[in-house]
Amino acid sequence: MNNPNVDDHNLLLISQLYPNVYPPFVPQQAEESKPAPRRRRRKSKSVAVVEEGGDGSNGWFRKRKLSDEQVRMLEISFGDEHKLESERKDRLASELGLDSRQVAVWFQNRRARYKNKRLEDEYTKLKNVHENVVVEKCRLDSEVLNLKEQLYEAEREIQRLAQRVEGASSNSPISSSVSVEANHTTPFFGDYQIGQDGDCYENLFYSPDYIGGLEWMDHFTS
DNA sequence: TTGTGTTTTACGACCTCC
DNA sequence: GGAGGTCGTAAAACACAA
Repeated sequence: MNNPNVDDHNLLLISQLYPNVYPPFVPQQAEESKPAPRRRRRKSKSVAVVEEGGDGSNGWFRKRKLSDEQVRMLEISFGDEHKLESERKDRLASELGLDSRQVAVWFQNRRARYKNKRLEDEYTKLKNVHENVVVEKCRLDSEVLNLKEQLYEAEREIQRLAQRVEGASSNSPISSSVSVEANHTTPFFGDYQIGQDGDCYENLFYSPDYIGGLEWMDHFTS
């Protein structure tokens, strides 16, 4: 449970009363001066439990959390500067009643957390940008589809009109000139290829319907 | 209470810089 | 070569659901 650790207070007190309480653990590391396996670490405890009420002389010191106040001070210091020069490290250590090694380790871990947080934020930002791009792509895709549809309708309308013109001209004395012109002018849409979607020119000017005279013009503008 | 996931403290290996 | 950095990980401490 979240018992505002009596234990922690004891340990803090101990650590302040015995500022060099950590060095005794160093010999354990000295043991490892024998050729160590590369990149693999020991499983032994570097710190162990201190018996409550004990003087720490025969007990192991367990790993303990730093007090809120210690963490607060360290955070302030980290806020000023993420790197830790030895002078500042020693000053902080003595101010907080910690071993300078602890201060160094705390800063190492704090930098790692900071880096992770930054990466996480960056990831979130990029993810949002990506999502927006995907949405915009969908919108553009549907716009393209819509425009294609309109284009197709326009083609069909042109075809219908052309067929009517053809029908009218075949029954009129001026028909030949109109149809010849219709057959030789460039496509209405310039570069656009009429019939590219499967339509063809074969029936372009064929119309079963007949609209007499220039009535088709009214039809076109209505 | 216990199992499990997360956070915090600590360290070894390795790298870089002066 | 030593100091101090990163990286990866162990293990204690903690939070919380079942």
